Amino acid sequence: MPAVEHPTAPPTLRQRRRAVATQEIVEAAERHVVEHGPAALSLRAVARSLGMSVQALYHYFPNRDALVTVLITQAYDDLADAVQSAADTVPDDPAVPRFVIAAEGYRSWAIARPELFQLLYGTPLRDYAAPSEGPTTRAMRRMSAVFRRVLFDGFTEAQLAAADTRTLSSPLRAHLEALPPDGAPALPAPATVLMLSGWGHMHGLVVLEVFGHTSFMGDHQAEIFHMAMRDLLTDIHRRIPAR
Amino acid sequence: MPAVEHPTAPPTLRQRRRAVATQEIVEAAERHVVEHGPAALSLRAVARSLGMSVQALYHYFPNRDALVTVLITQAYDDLADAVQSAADTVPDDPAVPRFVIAAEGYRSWAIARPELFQLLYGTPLRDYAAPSEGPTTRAMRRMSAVFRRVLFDGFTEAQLAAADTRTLSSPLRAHLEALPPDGAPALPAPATVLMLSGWGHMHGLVVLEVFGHTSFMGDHQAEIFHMAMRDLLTDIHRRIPAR
DNA sequence: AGTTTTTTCTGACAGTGTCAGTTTTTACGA
DNA sequence: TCGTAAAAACTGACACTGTCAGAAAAAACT
Repeated sequence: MPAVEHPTAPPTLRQRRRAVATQEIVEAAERHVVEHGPAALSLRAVARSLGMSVQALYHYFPNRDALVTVLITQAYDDLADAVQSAADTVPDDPAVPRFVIAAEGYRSWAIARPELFQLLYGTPLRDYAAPSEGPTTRAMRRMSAVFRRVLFDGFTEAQLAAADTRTLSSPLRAHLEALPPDGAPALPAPATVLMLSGWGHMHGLVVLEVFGHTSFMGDHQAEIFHMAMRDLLTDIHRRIPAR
Repeated sequence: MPAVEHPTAPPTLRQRRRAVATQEIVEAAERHVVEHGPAALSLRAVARSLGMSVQALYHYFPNRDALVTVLITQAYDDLADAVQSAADTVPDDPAVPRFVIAAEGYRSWAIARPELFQLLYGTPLRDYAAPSEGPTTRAMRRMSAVFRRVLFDGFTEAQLAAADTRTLSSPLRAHLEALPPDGAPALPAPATVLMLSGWGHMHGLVVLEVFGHTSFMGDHQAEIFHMAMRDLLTDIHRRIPAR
């Protein structure tokens, strides 16, 4: 029963050992997911690849779900990192908006690690229940903040508040303005709707591609995605009134 | 080894019995997926609920994948039916475009049967490889045809050919025009790109919702989806030159 | 009615997650 | 330094999964 003595106490030798062992397990599990897909993740296989018994794992994770949760959390953070660093990259072509770069960072991460992307956005694993308010929402907020920045950069809050999506119902507007702020001051309700829609657009194209539903497009998916994201940005900006 | 004697021969008693038995199995399996999710689909459980042994199933399906394939095919057809009938419905409000109705049919089907939707668009089952050219592509084409109709209704082919997405690379254009036609004459390349982008947009919003990634929106998802689809249609039409 | 085909059964193997109980290893305090 | 207590590893087992072989039962066709 590993109980944390005191949050601020320096880690003892045992705790450090435990930490590295835990990390080793997680890394082996991730390797396994990347090689064989999320559905084939097996505690026994992980243990085998580490040269230990299955039961040993149970001293680091209460059950398989806990291990999966760590994997999901790490992957989510990794994805958020990729998007963030893409958004902060100085673009080769200054004509390509930062949002498009960020979106391509999202896609590239997914293409490069399809199994991890499946772990994040595919069918929940058998009997796996994601923790509702966990570190995944933290990574989600981080990505959200990045996209918000590259999507609405250069617009004042007054402009965003006047963004012309169709009129929102007042309960929806109230619900949106009451959402917990992700760091910055709350986004105006119309802008939130535009952003969610854009998120769905980007995510949908990536999902279709990663899950193999657009294989008939051959190797032109990058080009189509690029165009779609440019158009997406244009269309969203068209809905925000000029100053 | 059930060999079909002659495709046009009337079904014998045995064949009919076999057909109903197969159907019963499929229905039980579908019930199981709906109740416990696609990942928990178990041949033994299906056999148990039918009061038969596991091995009996193996005389109707060579393995679990074959059964899953039938489920996927049926679900895909069912989804296509839902979209088609939605598109053919006379709308209550004539101001709502048919495309929006069809998209809402897509979403409604997914919301009502989340497990089947997961089966179609979630993580592929463990070691399950979808047949590349099968009945699923047929249903896909059907949906594609419906969306093409409601998306581009009222536009001439010349208009569609001149649709202003950014200039397509010539290999992409060639690839698109060489795609197998889905019944009607081939869609001009720019229109295909617009449609694929729109498909991703619609699908992405539904996927995010069904897989629980937009639960923070509460019960306002229908409204947001409706607005997003209207805007999507507007934006696509804006890219098609007026006659 | 007899024969053949189809269907169903029992038994088994290798794999999975997880629980209990036992043994070894390891770090810490007297 | 050594005993002690805690942590970490082990072995064994249970219920579950998909799938293969071979035997037994059932049903249909000649």
